[in-house]
Amino acid sequence: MGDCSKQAREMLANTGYKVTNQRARILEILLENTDKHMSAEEIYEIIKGEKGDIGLATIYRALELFEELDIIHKLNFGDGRSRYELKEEDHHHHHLICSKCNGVFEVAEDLLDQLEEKIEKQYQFKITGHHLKFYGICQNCVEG
Amino acid sequence: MGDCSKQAREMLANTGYKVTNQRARILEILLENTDKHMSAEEIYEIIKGEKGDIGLATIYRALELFEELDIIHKLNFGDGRSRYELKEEDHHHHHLICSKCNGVFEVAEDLLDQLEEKIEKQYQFKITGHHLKFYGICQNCVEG
DNA sequence: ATGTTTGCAAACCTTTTGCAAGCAC
DNA sequence: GTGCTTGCAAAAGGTTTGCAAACAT
Repeated sequence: MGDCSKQAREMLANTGYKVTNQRARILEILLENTDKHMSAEEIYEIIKGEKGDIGLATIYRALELFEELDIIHKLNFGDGRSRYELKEEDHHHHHLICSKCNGVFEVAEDLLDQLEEKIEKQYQFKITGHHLKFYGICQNCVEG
Repeated sequence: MGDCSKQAREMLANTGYKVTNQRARILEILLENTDKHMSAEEIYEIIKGEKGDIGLATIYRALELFEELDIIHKLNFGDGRSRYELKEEDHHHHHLICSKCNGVFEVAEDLLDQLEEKIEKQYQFKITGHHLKFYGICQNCVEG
């Protein structure tokens, strides 16, 4: 986990945008929760009650900025709210979404390279990214 | 395209749910637009001005029903509204989404079978479906 | 006749926006 | 000091809900 606060401030300093406490705290939370897919509301709930409150609008604006800066990814799991995850280089993965418990699990590997090549040629479409989600039943729910 | 109206009524009759003019008309529109990905609003706009108006709420309720009946798929292209497409058996495909014009194109083939098998074994996750979206720039927009 | 379905309007929920006050540089 | 950033509250936009009237069976 390490010193996420420091790491967050450094990342922001490199962007040229102002390093505000709010932005740093929001990014810090994302760094502390790389294993989750946080929504704006969830981040808000964590911050709520801390000394320096942050408005929900500010969180949305920060997340929008982080997305532009290519620091995070906006995800949609169909639950009516956007979720965000840090964009880690060389760590492409996909999501397994359980239809019973709605849990989200990650698949470490990315095996779409050949498929992308084929599509680029065949459809004349310059691919820059992809989202792959698998739906099904997770181990726990199968057993239950 | 054929007689979509008749087809729609037959499909509904087979479900046990009541065949109302509203449901039939909504399904008819979906059958007439298999090449598009319609939103509730778009369906509403088509119906608006016809003799029998349909409330937007009714459209949402019909789409929800059709989804439960496994007649349609709910899709999310990240444009802030849900989109729907008929679920055609033996016609798996993926979507190419252009970042410039926001157009959505379809990739006919489904080459994820091997990948799914591997994931099922490795992650003990019973896969029932998937969504694969590629982002990039379409032919038109590259040329422009 | 009866329970289902509809339309309307209001409610809901997430996200965005306007603007004056506050802060980083 | 200056312009970017924040917080608040209000607005926006898509979707859902309650309820009385209308409809399919």
